[in-house]
This record gives sequence, structure tokens and C-alpha cells, in this order.
Amino acid sequence: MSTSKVTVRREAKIASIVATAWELAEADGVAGLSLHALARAVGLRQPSLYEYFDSKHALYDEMFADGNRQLQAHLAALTLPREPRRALKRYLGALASFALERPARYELMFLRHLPNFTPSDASYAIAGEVLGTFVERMTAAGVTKPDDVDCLVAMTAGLIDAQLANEPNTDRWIRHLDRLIDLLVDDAIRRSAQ
Amino acid sequence: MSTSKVTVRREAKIASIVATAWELAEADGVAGLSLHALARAVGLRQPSLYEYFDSKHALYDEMFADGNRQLQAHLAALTLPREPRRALKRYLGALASFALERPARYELMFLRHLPNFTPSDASYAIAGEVLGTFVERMTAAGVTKPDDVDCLVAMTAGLIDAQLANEPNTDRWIRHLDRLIDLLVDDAIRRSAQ
DNA sequence: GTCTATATTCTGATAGAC
DNA sequence: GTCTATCAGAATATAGAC
Repeated sequence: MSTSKVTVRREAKIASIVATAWELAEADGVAGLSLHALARAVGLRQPSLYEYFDSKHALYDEMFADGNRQLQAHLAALTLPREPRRALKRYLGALASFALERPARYELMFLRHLPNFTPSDASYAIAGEVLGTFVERMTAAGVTKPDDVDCLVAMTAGLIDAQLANEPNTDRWIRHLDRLIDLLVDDAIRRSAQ
Repeated sequence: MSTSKVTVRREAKIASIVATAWELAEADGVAGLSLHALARAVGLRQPSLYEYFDSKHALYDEMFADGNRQLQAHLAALTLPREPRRALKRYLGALASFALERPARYELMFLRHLPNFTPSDASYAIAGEVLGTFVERMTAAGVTKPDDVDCLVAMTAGLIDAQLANEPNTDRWIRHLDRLIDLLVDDAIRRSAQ
């Protein structure tokens, strides 16, 4: 973790390349991202990118880590209601808004569209941290069993996916999020009480 | 709709090409399907495929229509319980089994991974017919409001997607399908009764 | 209808001068 | 660190002989 002047500058440049990569990916899809186009967009020629990334996969990996940090920040910026159920709704709602506003991020981070890409352990660890905070919110709201967590996650993703795939600019599916959260949380509590 | 000998033969060949295309797509993913590999697999050279399909998109379109006909047959082969709720569970369960056993079909038909592919009106009409039978089963089970239909569809897709993306060979998510159907159908009926 | 040969365009990645 | 030039390979699609 060197912090010499050159290192700082270099890492700032890497960050700006990743930021531009996200812009292009949001426009053309994650799979449509081309190193040539990315290089031109940051004022370089395509081979020069290899000064900063060993391969395209390495770039995707940086993007994966970066996207998770962005989601983490997005969630950390929330002021959560004290009531756990309402906090959970706000939290899952923030995930949904993140996904709907930045579909390419959601695609890379949560869907598995890139055949040969698997995040590195380091990047995956960040994703795990974020996931952990969701589980915390669910636990606080009374959803403690792994099965019920799975259901809540899958249901939320189902609404997000339907929204993204079909009518990205409406709220046809996502508007039911709170209602379905109530339904599943109530059921989870009922089952745990038995 | 000519039925001359040459036409019959030609359409049989088209069908066999599409069947082989599905085999390759199930192995390498829909996006990974290559016309070169497909041609070799059916004993042709790549340019000869253009005798049967005007473009790769035309091939995808035939596959889309064919996949929907297969799903239609898969569903028509079910012997449904008389009780509407149980029939609905069986029906959605059959969709799930279709998707989990033939992920590439599900990918092309229900997910939108191919950036530039949109089914033709003719092919889309078949998909609409299939969807209509799902709505029928839901209606019979007491799910009449479009909102509730949307929720049920999204929830089912959420379980299927989670299963496919994470642990295709287990039943970690899909095993909750019946339980969540009960939950949503009960809620839909409750809300409709008000 | 099927072939060979090729056009065209794209991709990610490398070599080596400066 | 950035460049030019190039490699090596993939893809879809077309031209034209047979």
C-alpha cells in the first residue's frame, strides 16, 4: 500500500478509467464494453490500457469491486428508520433503486452474464460484506432462517429483473416491493414462532 | 404453406438444424453459439446455413419460436389436478423444471441477454399464447388482478433465476416455490375479497 | 444446395521504438 | 507511459464455381 506521489497519481488514473468504463457499460451493456472504445474515451490508445490492467478480466474485476463499493456507499448514506421492518424496506428499496438506475452495475454484480468472468477473492469479499449488511437488516426484522432469507432475496431480485427486462422506465413491478416484503416477513416470523 | 416434397424435406432440415443449435446453445450458452460450429455439427460448411436462414438473428428467431412450442408441449403433457390451486402449482412447477433442465431455452425466451435480438411478431405471438395459459391457471386459482399476476410471475422467475445463477444442481431456491405460491395466492384472494 | 475462398469487421493481446 | 504496428483469432456475411 504505497502512497508515493506516483502511486497516488496512478491509482487516480485507474479510478478514472474504471469510472469511464462504467459509463460505457451503462450505455452499451457490460458485454459490449470494448477496450478500444474505453481507451479512446480516456484519451489513450488501446494498448496503453495494459499499463493499468493486465487483462480485460482484471478490468472487470476492478469494476466489480468498485461497483460493490458504490453500492456500499449508497446504502451507508441511508438514514434508516428505527423500526426494523421499515428499515428493511428502505434497505431493499435502495438496492432496487441502485439496480434500476445503474443496470450495468447490477448486471455485472448480481447477474452472471459474462461466461468466463469470476471475481477475484478480494473483490468477492467486498460483495460478501455488502450481502452481510442485508442479512443483518433481515435478522433485525425477524427473518432469521436461511430459507427465509433466500426467499426474500430471490423475490426482490425477481421484481428487479422483471422491471429491468420489460419496462425499465415504469414501476410496474418494483412498486409491489414493500407489499411482498410484508408478506414474506410476516410469514417468516409466523414460521419461526412455531 | 406449401407441402410439396421438397418443402417438407427442407423444413425437416431446418428443424434438425434448430434442434442441433439448441444442443450447442445448452452446452456453450446462447451467446456462445457459433454458425461455424453449428454448420459442422449438422454436416455442412458455415456458408451453407444461409440457404436456410437469412441471418443469425433469423436463426435465433426460429429458436425462440421453437422453444416456446416445446414449452407449450411440456405444459400440455401435464395432467393437472382438478383443484385450481394445485393445478397452478403443478403448472408453475413445470415452468421451473423446463427452465432448470434447459437453461439456454430459458435464457433466450425469458431473459434478455442478446443485445440486438428481438423476436419477430410471429414468434412473439407464440410466446403470448403460452403466457396466456399461465394467466388462465392463475385466474382459475383466484388470482385475477394484473398486479397479483405480475407478482406471481416475478416471484417464480426470481426463484428460477437464483437457482440457475447460483446452484443449478441443488433445489435450494426452487423448493420454496409451492410455499410462496400459497402465500401470494392467499394474499391475492384476500385483497380481491375486500 | 453445397462448396471454396474471401471480404469485412471486430476482439483482446503483444513487441518494440521513443 | 504512450505510442505505432501488428499478431492471432474470432465472428457474420457474401461471391461465385460446381
